[in-house]
Amino acid sequence: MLHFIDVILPIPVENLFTYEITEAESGFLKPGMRVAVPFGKTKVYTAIVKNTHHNPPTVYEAKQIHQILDEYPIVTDIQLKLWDWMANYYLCTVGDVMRAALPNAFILESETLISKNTKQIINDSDLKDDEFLIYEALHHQSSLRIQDIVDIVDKKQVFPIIKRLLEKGAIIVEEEVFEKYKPKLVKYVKLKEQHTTSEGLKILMEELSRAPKQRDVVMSLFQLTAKTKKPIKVSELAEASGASSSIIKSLIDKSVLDEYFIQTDRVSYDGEAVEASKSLNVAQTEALAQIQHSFESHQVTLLHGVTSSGKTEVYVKLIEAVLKTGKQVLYLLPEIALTTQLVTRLQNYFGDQVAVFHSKYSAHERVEVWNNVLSNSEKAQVILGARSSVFLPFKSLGLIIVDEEHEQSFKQFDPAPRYHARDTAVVLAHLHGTKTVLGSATPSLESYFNVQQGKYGLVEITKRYNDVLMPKIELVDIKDKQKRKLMKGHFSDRMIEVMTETLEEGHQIILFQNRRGFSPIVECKTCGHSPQCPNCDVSLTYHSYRNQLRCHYCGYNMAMQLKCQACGDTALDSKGFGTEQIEEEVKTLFPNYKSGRMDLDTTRGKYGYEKIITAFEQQEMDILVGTQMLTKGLDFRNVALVGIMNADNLLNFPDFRAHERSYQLLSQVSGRAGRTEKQGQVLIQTYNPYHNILQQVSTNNYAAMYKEQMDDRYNFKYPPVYRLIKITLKHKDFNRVNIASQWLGKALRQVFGDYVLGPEDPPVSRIRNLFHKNILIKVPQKQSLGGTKKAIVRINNSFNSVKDFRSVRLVVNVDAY
DNA sequence: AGCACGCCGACT
DNA sequence: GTCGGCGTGCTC
Repeated sequence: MLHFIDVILPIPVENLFTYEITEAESGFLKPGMRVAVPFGKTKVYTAIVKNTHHNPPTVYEAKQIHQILDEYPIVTDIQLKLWDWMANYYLCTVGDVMRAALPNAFILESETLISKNTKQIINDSDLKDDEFLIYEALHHQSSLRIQDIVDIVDKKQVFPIIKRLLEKGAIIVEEEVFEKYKPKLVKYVKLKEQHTTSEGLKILMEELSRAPKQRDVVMSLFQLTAKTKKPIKVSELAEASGASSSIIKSLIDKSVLDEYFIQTDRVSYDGEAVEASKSLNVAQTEALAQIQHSFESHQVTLLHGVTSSGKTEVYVKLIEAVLKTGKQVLYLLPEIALTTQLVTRLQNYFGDQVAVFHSKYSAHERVEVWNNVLSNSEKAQVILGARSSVFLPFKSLGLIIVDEEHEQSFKQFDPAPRYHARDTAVVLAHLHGTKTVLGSATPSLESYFNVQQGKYGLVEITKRYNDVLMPKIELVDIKDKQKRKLMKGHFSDRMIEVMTETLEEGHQIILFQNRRGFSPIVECKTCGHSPQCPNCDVSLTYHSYRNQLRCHYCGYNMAMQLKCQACGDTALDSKGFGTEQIEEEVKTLFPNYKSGRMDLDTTRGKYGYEKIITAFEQQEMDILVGTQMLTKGLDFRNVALVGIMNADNLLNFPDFRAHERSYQLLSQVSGRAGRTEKQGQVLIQTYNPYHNILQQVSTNNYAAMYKEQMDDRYNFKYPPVYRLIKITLKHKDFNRVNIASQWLGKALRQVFGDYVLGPEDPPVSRIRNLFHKNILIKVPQKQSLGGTKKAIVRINNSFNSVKDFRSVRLVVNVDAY
């Protein structure tokens, strides 16, 4: 009997691929194991086994696999099911999901290596210039990678050259597969066996009597071993004895010491749980009981607790209960909220049972977390992670918590799979037969809607922890202030007044400036020209910290211009105001206080973000100016005032969720004020103080906001009442996207009628030299999602069979909000 | 996604 | 006339 496997390849192709295996391999291979397989003419890929079977393919001959890479499955059955769900729901291939799910180090790819053919002697004169260059390089280096060759000959197309060299017999080409993950080994030392007895040690000491430093090292090691009874790291010994590593090395060379290696984790927290979980107040206890009660009837429960109501403590109690049953907990957070603040807090409760997982981890660190989760290790009982941690190989999940569930950063936009981690988490919990808790002070409309529909349970906490009062929110009409000439730059007299008071009381201030749509743009005062990005349809924005003009979409940058590019005039004006400008103004208004700034520019680098937060926490700064980043679950004790510089650019953003988002953002920023005894204060500067959203924010009236917004969503057929699927077309030729999008719009309208919107130009219609067009499809709740997707797939297929359209990139984004 | 194959313009 | 550019199609 013949044996075959179907495998998933990490590439965006629709089908599974079938390979032939031997009987022995068939007995060994299980779904979820990795195999290396030849693919196409040259490449070797890492694939995941989906299933084994005995049905030979009919229209082609299956290739044999190259190699088995695992001894046991590294992907669980539940994960394979989740991958299928994601591919199906978000309209992408399982390969796309695999790419996103597996740590990069698990996906080995073959690399083409070129080396000299020593069996044949080549006359240099037989070679052309670039051929000779490569051949020459091989005299110095035994093998070259494709990239090396590209660098050597400085050409894009190097395959023809390689082919010619191969034909002349000058080189050999081979595919090499590298294991990318290497366990980290730490060097340990111990005394040689014969020196461990007291007699042996005595002899050794005499031998070393003329090398006092070495003797000290041996003494230190002896003491350490006696004291800890644990293996001793070289680094520990060096520190304890004060000796350099070269002294230790010479002892190893003399065979006095033995060195050996132990595999260690790169990511481990070796602290103990130092704190017992706090006892809950009445409101929290009540909430906890309600959540547990809600679990009996609902898969998902929404915890709606006002800012600073102590939701985390409630989660901690839930986690404790699950850990007692021996199951794992997944705690999802927006990337940016994964600061040391919360991590430390949880580690204090759960010690080394907490594992953290996020995008700043290196490939190796991710593999380690993956393995720990897979083996249900003690170190991975509570997984604290961002979006991508829904992909971890949980063995027995007992609870998923999605904190700040309204955060849009849970949705991945690019590349595929364009998944929403909150919604994926709900499915994941379901596959594990367990529950999900969604938490937020400002729930998303869709989650609250699910509550209203009876799908989710609801638990509310309406009081802040320790009975701290909700901040006092005041709206400042800057239109009126401008009329009466009471504005200093972007600051109203009222804002300055309250800031002065706050600073004099010794409290800190947060100033919030939304960057979106309000970046500083350079404009010529004479002709009105402003520098544009050559690749995208946007103006460049000014960044004073490097005196540069930059594009936010493609990263293009150029030095700040001294003269207008169009008319040559030197009267250039930087318009708009970003955080930089606000900070400048703060410095002139309050020269005696220290200010800081937190935005994309200042938080670059691995610890940039932490540094600023710590500095502010330790009150090295009095005033912090920042963007959205400030809203994400940060807890600053001493902040008594939050100032919002301009609420209007939020409200006027052209998106159907602009109002909902404004409410969430403003409420969240406001929540940073007065988290201890003193009631905090919030000043919102606006041209529109009577705007409903601002009124609702200032009275903390979520219910009113929900009702009003939902009315709009019903009327205009938007989510959560209707589902939304966005199709983006991209191409470098403007006319072609135009025609293609017209065609696609028409084809879709034949099936979905008026539920198709567009094609429309997005706000930025050219990005990285590609023209964009959008088409939106609204899917009524009662319409089957499966059928809708099938229709879309079918239409996309016929789209792709039109020759002229094939080169147009289609991006399908399900729940594109 | 790669990568080979195949068709067209810019140069020896 | 060839070299190197990019569009097209296939991968078990």
